[in-house]
Amino acid sequence: MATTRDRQLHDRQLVEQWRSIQNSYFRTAGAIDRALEAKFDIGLNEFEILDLVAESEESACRMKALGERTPMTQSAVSKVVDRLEKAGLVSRQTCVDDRRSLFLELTEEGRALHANAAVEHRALLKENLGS
Amino acid sequence: MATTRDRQLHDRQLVEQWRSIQNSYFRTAGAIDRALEAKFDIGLNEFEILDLVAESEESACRMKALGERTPMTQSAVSKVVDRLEKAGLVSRQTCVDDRRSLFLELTEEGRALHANAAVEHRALLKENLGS
DNA sequence: ACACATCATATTCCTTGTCATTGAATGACG
DNA sequence: CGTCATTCAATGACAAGGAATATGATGTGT
Repeated sequence: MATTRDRQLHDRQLVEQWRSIQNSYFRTAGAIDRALEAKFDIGLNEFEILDLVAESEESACRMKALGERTPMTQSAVSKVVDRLEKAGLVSRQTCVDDRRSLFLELTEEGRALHANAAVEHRALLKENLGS
Repeated sequence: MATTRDRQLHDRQLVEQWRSIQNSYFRTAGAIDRALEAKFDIGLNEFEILDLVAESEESACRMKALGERTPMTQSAVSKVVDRLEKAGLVSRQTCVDDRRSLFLELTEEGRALHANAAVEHRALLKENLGS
C-alpha cells in the first residue's frame, strides 16, 4: 500500500522529470533559434514551416496540412507564412479546385535558404539531442 | 564509411525525434495551462514560479534564485511575480542585508492555492508523462 | 571619500502568439 | 435552386515574452 511518503517522492520525481524536459526543450529551441536568426535571419518557427513546405514539395502543400503537422495555431501559421512570403521565401498559390484553400511553394530563394539552414538545423539538433 | 543516404536517414530520424519532443512538450504544457487557468485562474508559468517559491519556503527565496531555476528570462520572471503579487498570492519583501535583492513569500492565499493547484499539476504530469 | 564597474531588479519597446471573429467558398439536403 | 452548417484562411484586439536599457544598491581601487 502506498504511503503518503511514497506519493511525495513520486511527485518530486515527476516534477523533476518535467523540469528536465522543459530545460532541454528550451535549450535546444533557443540555440537553434539564435543560430538561424544570426546566420539566416529567420526564426525557428519560420524555419520549421519552411521545412514542412520543403518536405511536401512533390505533393503541393495546403496551409491546412501545415496546421496538422505543427503544434502552432492556425492563426500563428498564417502569420508565419505572411513573414515568409514577405521575405520572398514562399509564395501562396490559390487553388482552383477549392478556392478556400491555398498551396504553398518555395521560391528559388526559399529553396536555397532552406538547403543551407537545414544543415545548421540538423547539426544543432544532433548536438543538443545527443545521438 | 557513411554514405549520403545514411546521413539523410539519420537527419530524418533526428527531425522526427525533435518533432515528437515538441509535440509532447506542447501537449503537456497546454493541458496543464488550460486546466490551471480554468480551475485556479493562473497560468502555467505563474504556477511554476509559485511552485518554486513554495519549495524554498524555508530558505526565503530571492528573485535571482528563481531565474536560475527556470528557463524564463529575468524580465519574464519579474512580470510573472508582478501578476502573482497583484493576485495576492505572493509578496515581495525587501531585504535588509542587500537592498537590491528581494525575498518572496507566499501569502496565506497563495499557500492555499498552491496546495490545491499542485495536486492538479502533478496529476496532469503523471497523465501526460506516463509513469 | 570619489569615481567606476558590477549587480539585482524593474521597465520600455517591440515581436510574436492566441482567441475570437470575419469573409469567402463549399457541401448537404429539403 | 435556397437555406443553413461547415470549412479554410486572414485579421484585429489583446496578453505575454525577450532584448535592451534604466534605476538604484554594492563593491573596488586609489
